[in-house]
Amino acid sequence: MSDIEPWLTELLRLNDEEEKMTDKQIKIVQAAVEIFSEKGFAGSSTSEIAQKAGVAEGTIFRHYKTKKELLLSIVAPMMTKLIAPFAVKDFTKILEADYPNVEQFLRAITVNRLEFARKHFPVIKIFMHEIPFHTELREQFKETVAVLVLEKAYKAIRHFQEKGQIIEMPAPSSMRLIASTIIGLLITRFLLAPDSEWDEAKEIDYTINFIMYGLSPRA
Amino acid sequence: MSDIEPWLTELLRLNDEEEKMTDKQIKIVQAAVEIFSEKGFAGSSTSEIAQKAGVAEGTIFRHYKTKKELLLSIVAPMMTKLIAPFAVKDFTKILEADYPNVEQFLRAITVNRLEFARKHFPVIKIFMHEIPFHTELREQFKETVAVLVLEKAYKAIRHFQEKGQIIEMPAPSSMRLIASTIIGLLITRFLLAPDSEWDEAKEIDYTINFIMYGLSPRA
Amino acid sequence: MSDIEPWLTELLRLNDEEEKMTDKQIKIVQAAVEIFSEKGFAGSSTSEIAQKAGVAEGTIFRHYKTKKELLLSIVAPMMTKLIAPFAVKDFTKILEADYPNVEQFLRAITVNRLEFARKHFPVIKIFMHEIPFHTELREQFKETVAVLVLEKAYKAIRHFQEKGQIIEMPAPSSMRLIASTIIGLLITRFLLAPDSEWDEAKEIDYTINFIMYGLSPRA
Amino acid sequence: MSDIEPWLTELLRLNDEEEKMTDKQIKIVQAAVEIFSEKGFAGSSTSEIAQKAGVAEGTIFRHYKTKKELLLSIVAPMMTKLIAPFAVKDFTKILEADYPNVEQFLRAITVNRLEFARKHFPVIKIFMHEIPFHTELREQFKETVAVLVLEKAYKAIRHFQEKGQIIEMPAPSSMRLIASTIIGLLITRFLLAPDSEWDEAKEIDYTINFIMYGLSPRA
DNA sequence: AATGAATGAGAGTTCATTCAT
DNA sequence: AATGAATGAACTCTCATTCAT
Repeated sequence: MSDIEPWLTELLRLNDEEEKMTDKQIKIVQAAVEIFSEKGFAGSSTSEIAQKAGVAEGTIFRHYKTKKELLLSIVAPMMTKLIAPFAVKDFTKILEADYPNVEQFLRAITVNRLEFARKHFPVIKIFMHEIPFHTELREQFKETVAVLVLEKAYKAIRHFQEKGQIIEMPAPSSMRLIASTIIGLLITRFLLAPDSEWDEAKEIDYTINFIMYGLSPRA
Repeated sequence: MSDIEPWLTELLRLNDEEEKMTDKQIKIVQAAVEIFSEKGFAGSSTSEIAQKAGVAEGTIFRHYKTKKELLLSIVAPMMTKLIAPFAVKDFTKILEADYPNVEQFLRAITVNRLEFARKHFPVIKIFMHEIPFHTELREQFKETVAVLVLEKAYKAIRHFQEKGQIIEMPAPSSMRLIASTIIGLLITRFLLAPDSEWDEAKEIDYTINFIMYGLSPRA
Repeated sequence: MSDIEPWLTELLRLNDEEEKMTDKQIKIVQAAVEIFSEKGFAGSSTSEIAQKAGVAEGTIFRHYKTKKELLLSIVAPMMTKLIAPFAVKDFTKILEADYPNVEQFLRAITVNRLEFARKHFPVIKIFMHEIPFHTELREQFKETVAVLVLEKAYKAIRHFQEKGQIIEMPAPSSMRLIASTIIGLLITRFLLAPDSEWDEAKEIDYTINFIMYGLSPRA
Repeated sequence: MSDIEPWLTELLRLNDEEEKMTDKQIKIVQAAVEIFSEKGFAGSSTSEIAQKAGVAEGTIFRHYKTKKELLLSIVAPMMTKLIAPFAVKDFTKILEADYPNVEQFLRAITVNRLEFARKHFPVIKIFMHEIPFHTELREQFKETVAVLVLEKAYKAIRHFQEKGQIIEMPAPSSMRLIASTIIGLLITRFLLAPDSEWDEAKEIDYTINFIMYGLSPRA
């Protein structure tokens, strides 16, 4: 694994379309992210957002027809970025070429998503809170993640199973175990203990090793 | 590990104090759980709750001074039950007597909390959604869980480390890995794939084995 | 003027019919007086009264059909007592017999109403605040005061005018000046400066002298 | 005393700052004054005010955060105007220059406050009814009236006592007698007998003479 | 593009009153 | 006589949204 993942970082630039936005619009989005993530969507008021953004109440509705549209404009692009690492065409080739073993692959994903979470934490928080309450979000998520990520992830898992690097087990179960562990790492880092001292390199090592041994083909 | 954990199941009966409640009050609580878990606290209206409960809106406020008090009356007792398995005095003794090895201990906890989640799923969902937005909830949670559960859990981890059954590693890190994996199981079962076919025994086995191998002392 | 006004004190006993009242009813009335006088009728709630009285909410309505009826049951009897000094039949005879001069008459009235106000201050306060908002109260007041008190008062004024003790002036105007001055004394004593030091005898003297000189036939 | 009191009338123009107000806001205030004075603050509903003002109920709360703020916005400025005649710096100079004798001074004050009451009667009524129930109002009133008016009034009283025009007596007592008589005049005119025939000039004469003789140095 | 006054539906909450116990 | 759970209308206040400027 190289230090920088060119194909990853490139993808992250997608949808960073805060161009074309007026000054005020950017401020609205920033304020909305802050307030939504602090109080939840339903618990936030557009007037509070307007105030924090320093714009008139009406201005919000000039750019977004409804409050919900504002939410979606924030959360939807994040989803695209979330799955970016998997949105590459020749996934198997990349596996073969760049990741001779599981560990390197897992480490790449982990480090990369850790950075992603660090950068987009508030939006991810909003997303996770709102997804149960908004059908569109859920649908969109299913379409992208289920179809794209899961498919690629299963492919990777089977790839490494075939190479005998990890134990034979239904891909969904392996996926669940790996994802739980990595997401648990992210949640611990950013939600539960955001301020505590934390030797990140060591915790990543623990995590990767845990998965590696947990999935190692039994003797 | 016996099939039934007497000291566990017993504790679970605690706080089931829905006695003294009027008929209507019970209906209010039931309706509130349903609606809160469906739309979130801020997204639910007391009038909707009243309607679903079949009572006048004023009746809600006869029993709960505010909407928030209603929320807390639902969520707070659940927290007590959540940590019940750890709220036992002679925890180490129980470890020694009932759980000669980690696997049995993990399996007991997993099965037990799986049942708990099955039973209290809607309230747990409410709890998880609201905890970021309500300081009181967060405080109460920290007081009970952090103090009680973590302490006991760390004790158990060190206990099994000393017996050489699991790898040496800071207890919080071990805890994170174990908890992530088990909670991942619960979330997959009840949130992500509630309707899908699911061979529970097998998934539990995968999960326990994953943890066991993941934490096994390296050769 | 004798120290005690027998015909006055006797009348004051009228309507002290707190007999027949149950224990709880008395407590209700006491609580109502306190709360009404503190927050006004419209600003007080029956539940607060019930609480302060130590009875159930329903109990109030067992004794008084409505909140307003409770108010009237408190205020109406006070009105009767208020005008008691004038509710005597042979008023002129009493004037002739007991009060050879204005000063004695004024002093008797002043001292007597001062005592009355001291005793019934909270109820008087309620009465004064509510009279503009309740037609019945106003009607009842007009009937008793206008018809009874004014008539008697004018008679007394004319009586002393004929005796040359006070200046010729339309009785209503004289009445206004006298009443203003005495009521001003009461308000100052009980409303504006209830806690301040106050040489009552001296203030009464000032007041009576002010009226006497103010109404003295001009040289 | 000249017919017009330039320094008085000028001051009365203060605070007539109904500029900057929207059309609707003015209507709200007008409706509020009417309804508050008719039913009292606690007895009035914002919906009724909105209806009478011909605006949506929400509009009230766009301009006034709470119902109480609406009340204060009506009553507070009136207090300033109420004490305007005394809010002049060189009060003693004015006394010397413009009022060679008490009578002229009293007449000026009386006539002026009579006009004030005529103009602001509904607001004064609201004020008098609400002052016992709102601490802020009471505090503000004490600060302005007690400090400003009383100080000036006592100064005037002592001024005329020194000139031998009125009897020696503690200033507060004199003040009480004068104020009672004048306020009695206002109340009679506007509250008790608003519709009756009333020879105002004559009643003012009676009143002034009553005070003059009542306070004349005894022979 | 931006404003902010205005809206009216609906929010949470209070309240006088009723009624079964 | 007394209770207190229940009611539903009314209350104050909030909110997303509209629209004239």
